[in-house]
Amino acid sequence: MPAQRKAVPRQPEPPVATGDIPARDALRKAILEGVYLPGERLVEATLCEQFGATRFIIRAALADLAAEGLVEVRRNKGAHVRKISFDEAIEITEVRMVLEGLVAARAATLVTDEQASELDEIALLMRRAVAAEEFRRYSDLNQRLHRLIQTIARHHTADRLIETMRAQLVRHQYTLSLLPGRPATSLPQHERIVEAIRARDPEAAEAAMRAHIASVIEALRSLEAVGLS
Amino acid sequence: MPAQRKAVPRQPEPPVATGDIPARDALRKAILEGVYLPGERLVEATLCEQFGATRFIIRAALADLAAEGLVEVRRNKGAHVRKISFDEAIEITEVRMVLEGLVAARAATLVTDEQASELDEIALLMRRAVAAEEFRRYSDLNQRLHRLIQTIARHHTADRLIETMRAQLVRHQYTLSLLPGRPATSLPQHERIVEAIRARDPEAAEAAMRAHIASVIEALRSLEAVGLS
DNA sequence: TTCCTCCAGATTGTCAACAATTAAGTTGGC
DNA sequence: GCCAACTTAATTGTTGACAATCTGGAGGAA
Repeated sequence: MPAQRKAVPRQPEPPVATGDIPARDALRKAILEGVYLPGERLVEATLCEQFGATRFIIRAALADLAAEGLVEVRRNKGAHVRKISFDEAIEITEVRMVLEGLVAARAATLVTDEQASELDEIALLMRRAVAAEEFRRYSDLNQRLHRLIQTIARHHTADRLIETMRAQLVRHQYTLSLLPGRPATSLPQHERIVEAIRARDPEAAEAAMRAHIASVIEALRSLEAVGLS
Repeated sequence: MPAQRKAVPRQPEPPVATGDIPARDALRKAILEGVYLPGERLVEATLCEQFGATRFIIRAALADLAAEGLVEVRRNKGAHVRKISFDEAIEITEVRMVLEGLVAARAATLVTDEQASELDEIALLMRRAVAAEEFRRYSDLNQRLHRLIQTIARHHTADRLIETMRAQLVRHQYTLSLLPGRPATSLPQHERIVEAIRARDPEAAEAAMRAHIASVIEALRSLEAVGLS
C-alpha cells in the first residue's frame, strides 16, 4: 500500500521565515511578563519541564533571547534574565530616541493621505483618553501611534532595533506610564509629532519625536532620583 | 599524589564574558574577508572539516552569526551568507548615521584634553595621507577616528549596534573607500567633526557626524547608479 | 576561630548516532 | 519529448548519553 495519498500535499507555507519557535516565544513572553525576574537564574533542566521541551530546544531559545538582549549567558555559568541597570536604561532609551527620530522623519516623507487621517484619529483618541483619565488606554494608544509611524516609514532595519530596545525596557516603561501627570506632559508632544508628519516635514517630525523621547529620559531620571526605578 | 599543586589557582579571569569562541570567530572572519561570498550556501558538514570542529559547534556559530546579521538560516533549508540589497545597505547606513551622531554628541561632552589632542593628531595624519594619496592609510585612519570617538563617548549600547551595522557592510564600505575623489570629499567633514568635539559642542558634533555619513549615503547612491554596487 | 582543601551534587558543554526534511535524479506514462 | 510521481542521496533537526565545569559545604590544620 504505498499509494497512500497525502491529504495536504503542499502547504501554502506562510510567509514567515524563522518566526515561530514555540519554546522561544513562550520563554520570551514569560520573561516580559515578569514570570522570571531580572537577575534570576534560568536553569535549563527546569525550563525543560516548564515548557515541555528538550534541553536542545531550550538552549537554542536561550541563545536567541541572548541575542535580543533579554537574557545573559555566561560560559559554564548558565543563563540569567538580564538585569538592566539604570545607566543602561538611559542608553537604550537614547538609542531608541535617535532611531525613532529617523523613523519619524522618514514617515513624514512617505505618509499617505489615508495614513495621515489614521494618525489624526489616534491623536484624537489620546486626547479623549487623557481627558477621561483612562491611562491604561492612553498607554495602548501610545504604542499604537509609535507602531503606526513605523509602519508608515517602512524602515525594516530601524524597526527591528527599536523593537529590541523596547523589549529590554518593558518593565521600566510600564512603571513610567503610571507616573502621575505623565500623560498630560506627553500628549502635546505626541500631537506635535502627528502634526509634523501630516505636514510632511521630516525635520520637524524628527525633532518632535526626539523631544518626546528626551522627555521620557528626563522622566526616567526623576524616577531614579526618587528611588523608584 | 592528590597534593599536586596548581600553578595558577585562580585565573584573574579576563573581563571578556563570552568573547572567544574559536569556530565562530574564524567563520566570521572568513565571511568578512570574502572567503564565502554573499548568498553562498554554508553547508554544516563542509564547515566542520574546514574549521576542524564538530557540527554542534558549527551550528552554534551559525546561530550567533545569524543574530549578528551576517548569515541567514532558514529552517530545514540551511544557512547562507546574508546578501544585503542596496536598499538594505542604505537603511543600515542611515541607522549608523543617527547612532554615530548620538555618539559624537556624547563624545563632545565627555572628551578629555588628552583625548582632544589625540583627535587632532588623527586629523593631521588624515590630511597628510590625503596629500600623499595614501588611500589605504586614510581608510585605516578613518576607522581609527570613528573608534576613538566611540571610546570617548563610552556608549556601550550604541557601540554594539554600530559595530553590528558596520560588519554587515564591510564589502560595500571597502568598495566605497576606493572611489576616486572620495577622501578629498570626506576629509573636511572629518575635520569638522573633530573641531566640534574639541569645542565641546554636542549639537555641532552630531550635525557634523550626520552630514558626514549622509554624504557616505549619497556616495553609495551614486555608486549604485553607475551599477558598481 | 579561620582559612584552605577536597568532595559530592548540580549544572552546563559536547558528542555521535538517529530521525525528518529537502533537493535532485530517474523512471514511467501520455 | 515532456510532465508527473517516485526513489534516492544529501542535508538539517533532534535526541539521549557522557564529559567538563562550577557551587556549596564538610573536614582538618594553623
